[in-house]
Amino acid sequence: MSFEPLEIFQHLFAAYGPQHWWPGETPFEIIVGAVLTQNTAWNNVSRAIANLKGEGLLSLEALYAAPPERVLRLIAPSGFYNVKYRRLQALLGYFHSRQGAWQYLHTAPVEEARAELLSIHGIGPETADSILLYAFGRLTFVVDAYTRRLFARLGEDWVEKAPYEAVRRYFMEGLPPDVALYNEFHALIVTHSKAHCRKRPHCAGCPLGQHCAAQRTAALCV
DNA sequence: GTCCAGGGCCTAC
DNA sequence: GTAGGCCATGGA
Repeated sequence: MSFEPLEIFQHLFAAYGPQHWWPGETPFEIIVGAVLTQNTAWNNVSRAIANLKGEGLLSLEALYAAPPERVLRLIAPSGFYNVKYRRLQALLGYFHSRQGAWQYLHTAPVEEARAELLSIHGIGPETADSILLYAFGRLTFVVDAYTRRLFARLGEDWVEKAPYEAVRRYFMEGLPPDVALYNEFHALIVTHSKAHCRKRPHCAGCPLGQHCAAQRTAALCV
C-alpha cells in the first residue's frame, strides 16, 4: 500500500486542524527562533526567546549591538549557546549590512534567496527553509528530523538517511505549490510527532494508523 | 544517572 | 562525499 504526501497531509489536517505556525509573533522572532532551535527542544528555545524579549532585545539592531556576554547569558537555556551566538551574529550581520535584504528575500526567486541564506555561516538547509517559509512566506518545504522519522515509518525508508535536498524535492514534487499547505504540513508533522510518538507502541487512535500499520510491524509509530 | 531534542560545521578518510 | 565528533541545556 503506497501513499502520496498529500494524503498524509489530509489525514493530519483532519485530525489536528490548522496549526497557525510558526510559534513566534514577528518575522524577526521567527528568524531568531530558527537558529536557536537547531537540534534543540522548543521548550528550551522558548525560554531563551522570552529572555530576549524581556530585555527588549528582540529587534535586529538591539540584538546585533548587545554585549556578547549579555546575549550569551540570555540564550543559555537553548543550549549550544556559544555556537548559536556566533550563528546569530552572522545572520544579524547579514541583515544589518546587506542593503535591501528583507525585500530581496521576499521577492527574489526562491532558490536564489535560499542560496543567499545558505551562504551565511550557521544557516544550513533546514534553517534556511524555516526562515523562508515561516518568516517570508516563500514556497519551500522544511525537512526536519520529525519529517524523516515519520515518512520512514510510513514506508518511505530512504527518507531517513537521504540527503536533505532529495527529501525536499520529494515533497515539493509531490505537493501542489501552495505556501499555506507547506506551512501547515510541516507544523502538523511536528504536532503529530510530539503527540504520538516514541512513547507508545503503535498508538491506538493514530490518524495515520492505516498507513502505519499497513506498512510496518514496527514497535514504534514514529 | 542516561538519553535525547524542530542542525550545522569541521575534520579525517 | 560522507562518517564521526562536537556544541550544552532541561525534561522525561
